[in-house]
Amino acid sequence: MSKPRSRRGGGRPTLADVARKAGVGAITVSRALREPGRVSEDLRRQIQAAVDELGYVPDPNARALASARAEVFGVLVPSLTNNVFAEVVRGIYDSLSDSPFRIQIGNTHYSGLEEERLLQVFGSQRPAALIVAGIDQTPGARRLLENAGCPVVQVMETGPDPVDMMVGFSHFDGGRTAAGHLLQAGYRKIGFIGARMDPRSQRRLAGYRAAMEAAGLFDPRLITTTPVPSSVTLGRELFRDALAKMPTLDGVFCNNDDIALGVLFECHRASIDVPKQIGIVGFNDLDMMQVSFPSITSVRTHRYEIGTRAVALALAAIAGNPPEQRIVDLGFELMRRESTAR
Amino acid sequence: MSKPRSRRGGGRPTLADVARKAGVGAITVSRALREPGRVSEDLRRQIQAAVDELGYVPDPNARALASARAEVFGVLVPSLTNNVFAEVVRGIYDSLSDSPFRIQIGNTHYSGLEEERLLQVFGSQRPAALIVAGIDQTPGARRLLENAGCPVVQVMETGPDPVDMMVGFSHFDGGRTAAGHLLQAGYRKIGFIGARMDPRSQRRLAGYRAAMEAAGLFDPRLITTTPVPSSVTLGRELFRDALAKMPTLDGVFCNNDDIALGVLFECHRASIDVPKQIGIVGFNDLDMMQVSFPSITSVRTHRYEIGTRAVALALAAIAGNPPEQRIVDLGFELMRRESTAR
DNA sequence: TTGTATGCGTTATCAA
DNA sequence: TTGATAACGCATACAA
Repeated sequence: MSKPRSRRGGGRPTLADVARKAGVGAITVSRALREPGRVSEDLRRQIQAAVDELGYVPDPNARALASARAEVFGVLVPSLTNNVFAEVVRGIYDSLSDSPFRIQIGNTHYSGLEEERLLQVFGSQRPAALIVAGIDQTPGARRLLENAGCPVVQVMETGPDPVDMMVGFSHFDGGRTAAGHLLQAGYRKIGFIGARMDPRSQRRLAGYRAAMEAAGLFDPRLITTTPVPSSVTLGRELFRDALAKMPTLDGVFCNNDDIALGVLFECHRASIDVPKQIGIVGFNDLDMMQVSFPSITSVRTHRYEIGTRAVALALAAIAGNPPEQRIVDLGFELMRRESTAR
Repeated sequence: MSKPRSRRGGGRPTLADVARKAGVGAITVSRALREPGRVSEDLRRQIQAAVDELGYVPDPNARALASARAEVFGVLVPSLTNNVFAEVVRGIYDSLSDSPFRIQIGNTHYSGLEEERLLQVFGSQRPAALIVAGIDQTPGARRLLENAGCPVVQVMETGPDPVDMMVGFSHFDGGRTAAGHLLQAGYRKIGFIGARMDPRSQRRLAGYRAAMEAAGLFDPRLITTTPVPSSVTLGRELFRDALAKMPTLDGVFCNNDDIALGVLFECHRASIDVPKQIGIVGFNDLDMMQVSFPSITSVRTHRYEIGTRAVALALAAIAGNPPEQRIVDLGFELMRRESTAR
């Protein structure tokens, strides 16, 4: 003759059930779970026992509705399979695994419009924080971020005008450093090979160009790019194009490591000696760069750490301690290897 | 002298606001948004106008609370950076991008306990569907899946006893096919090199072993494995170990393509001719397998499609049309290339 | 086809 | 330190 359960509901224990069993008010249970310090030792223990016995798990939806804030980190990246973003996301996950925060990822497919749409969707949940890749949001997306009412971290790049906070590095400097290294190693006809050409790639290209111009060696015919998504296969093809266009090429700065690997394989196939005839530099420094034969010089970026730092900044802001330094530049590191050692 | 807004709330327009503006009941607005067919043409237009004017966006939390079902797909994978799972996840995202469903990914780090914990967390949201990688759930995890009260799809593998539905292929057959191909190509001392050695790797190994035993060529010393996460670097090291242990090795079936690439690079470095001295077969067929020099034979798996099919199954079940065939075997395809063509 | 009353499980407010 | 009460924004059940 137990009192009839409410007609809806999945029969899962609720806060009220726990409260009844522990002989306290519902709100006290709620507090015991969220701010244990504000509940007396005794009650806390009774409540914990009741929670364990009933197997109570808070309903995040009810919690979000009542508190007008969901314990969710919204994360927007342009690609799920690009290792670069996957590493950032992994850093975010690892940093949040012991927190109550859930993570919601959105795939923008490198589209500003899609980013805007997802921001709209994410915003409707009143997330605890928003982490977005890049600094080139559309005006609409930027407005949504500014009005999100939560900490916002732009990642992957640094720039002059953060919505709120930023963690990344200068892609322009990265590109300039890569080209500068090839120059220093004695290469002269240094090409730029790039796929996808998103804003970050464009800035790396700009850095390359700056270095080449400073050396008085810039030539637009040295540049070979395509908006097509990057792949090892594409790297090979673009390199062939570049060589056809400019047979005297003696070095290439590749937009990323996939392209660089494609170039290396084509050199093998065409019996082009690396680094004697052609020097190769990649970008990001994936694991395989150090193992390939010859090993490939690359610009190491700190993707995983970008994720962890972004979370740290957001968490601090949520806790009411917004960081002094709103822009965190994690830099990069040139890894010199056999592919440019002639 | 507008009536005082409720004391909480973020000031965002609600269903009631839209209803007032459109001059209808709140429930009618709710219906117009979810089941437009059940609302008269006229009202629908008025309501749409009010929605647009107010910029109303439904609150998913309130919706979930009221309907006891969140429009969320829970997805559990063992790794975020492993391209194999990233592709599956991408397929899931693309299939759900035009639906109201959100996606929540959990990273189990190849841990059954972590999987169980995440299932607990995910379950508390009453998700619309659950997609989990693998078929080796712990008893606890399995119970949680069975009691989730929503469609469940196990992906990556097929097996005899689905919790609900399955999409994948036989890793045992994949391993046997790979080894069989090397055998057929005339290789005899065929090694198995594997890292991570999760349940799927184990089954590929079992398939390899079956093929070798059938040929009367099995020798435990041919096997070189490690629980360490896979990488190209590791592939190189394991291959060296394998060679040291068994100098007469003339072929290797690699657990995955990263390992295979590491093996290839080591062959280059040690001037071992591929495919003459050593035949190489990888697994998954990443893009780079077809570009490398020599190109590498690999077992192509349909990761992206696994994701899309899993969503299709779940969506059908949600719509009340559970599929006849609860187990979908997408198979695999052996891609013969230069690395085994002697 | 449309509306009314009520409940979903939790937290904010305010009082004790 | 604890509790009663009233939201939070929406959907279900049922009636009209």
